[in-house]
Amino acid sequence: MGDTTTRALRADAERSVRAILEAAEQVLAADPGASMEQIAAAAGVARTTIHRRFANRQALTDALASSAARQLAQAVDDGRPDTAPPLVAMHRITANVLQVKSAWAFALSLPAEPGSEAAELQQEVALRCIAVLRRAQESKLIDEAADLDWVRRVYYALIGESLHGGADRDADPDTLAARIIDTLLHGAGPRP
Amino acid sequence: MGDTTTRALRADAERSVRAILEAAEQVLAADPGASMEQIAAAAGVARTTIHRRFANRQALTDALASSAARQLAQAVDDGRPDTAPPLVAMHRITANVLQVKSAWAFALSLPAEPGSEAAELQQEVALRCIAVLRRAQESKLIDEAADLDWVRRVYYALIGESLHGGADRDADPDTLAARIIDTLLHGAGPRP
DNA sequence: CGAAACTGCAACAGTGATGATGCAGTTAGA
DNA sequence: TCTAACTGCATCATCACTGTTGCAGTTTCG
Repeated sequence: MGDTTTRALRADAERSVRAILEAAEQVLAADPGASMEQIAAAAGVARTTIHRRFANRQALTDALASSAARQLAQAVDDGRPDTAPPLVAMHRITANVLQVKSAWAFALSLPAEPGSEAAELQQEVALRCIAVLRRAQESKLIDEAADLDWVRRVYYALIGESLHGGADRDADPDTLAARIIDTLLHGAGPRP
Repeated sequence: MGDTTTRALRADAERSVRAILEAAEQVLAADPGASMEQIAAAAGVARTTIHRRFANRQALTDALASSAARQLAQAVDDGRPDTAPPLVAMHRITANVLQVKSAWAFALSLPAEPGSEAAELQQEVALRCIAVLRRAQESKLIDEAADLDWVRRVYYALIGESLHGGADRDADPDTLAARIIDTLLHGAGPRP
């Protein structure tokens, strides 16, 4: 992981860290300026315990971003981006990412510090994403003249919008994923 | 405006208020947790002057949100959403909105307080937006089975994504608008 | 079992933001 | 021109958050 200089934590300490990270996600999503006190309360932990594990607020949010980025990268990998048929991969990846992003919306909205683990993972995810899109392009699913970087950004935006959801807040990830892929490939125009 | 109980400000006071709002946009966009002091410095004004005009940080951000929402509504109106041909209206509105949104990105990202002027304006804008989309639908530009609310959300997302722009940060609004409309209507799939 | 790690609690000092006020000097506008 | 409005500056009290430390009690793990 990020820090190889500190030795392994005891089992209960590990549990505390996870509880803190999950509480931070919840609390900071509702109020990005919330105090450590509020986070500690939500985690069922004393404020001093947080400070023992994370020197700064910065250190906490960094860890939060890394943790979430790792889960996101895992979600993409689980979709077999290199081997599954492009359409299948896109669907699976989208559904997986939707779940991770809805659980770690705040952490993934954090601006990745240049050079951080989170930044590297985000970069890796972006590359895998473009790779899938290229395979889709080669399969004639995407126009050969399309700018894949723009397509990727649109894809990200569609995922983000799906999570702001009004009526479909609690909809099935597969249903949402299907709509995202359909919109990405065909837009809103009339069907042939 | 929002407050009809206070009498009109003197010309220089009005100027100060505008400077403060513009500075707040700039500073808070870079750091949402910035202090009043920083905003005052950016506005070329003493911190006490801000407190004389805006009791709270809340009051300041409310005014900021209202001001920006008014400009956004104006940008939509300027596109003649009810009279111009749908495709022309969409293009003009998009280009106008892109400019307003890039200048007031933070203010427009503020969660609108229920019942506030900003909330009402955002609602009005959304309705006008859907009205234009319906006209486009009647002109066969949008599939008759399309969910216009989803289309509107996608449209918003595309605008937002265009402003995060990497390479096209300084691109011509008309160029960006054209790409947005094209993507909205046709997606990334192969062209006939 | 027993040492080391971990935690809660209480207390502490330091920091910085907030909001208010009085006063003196400047500016707008009738 | 003359008054009322406006502003900068200095000052003040208050308050919340931060980060640290010591200690006593609990839990993990070899």
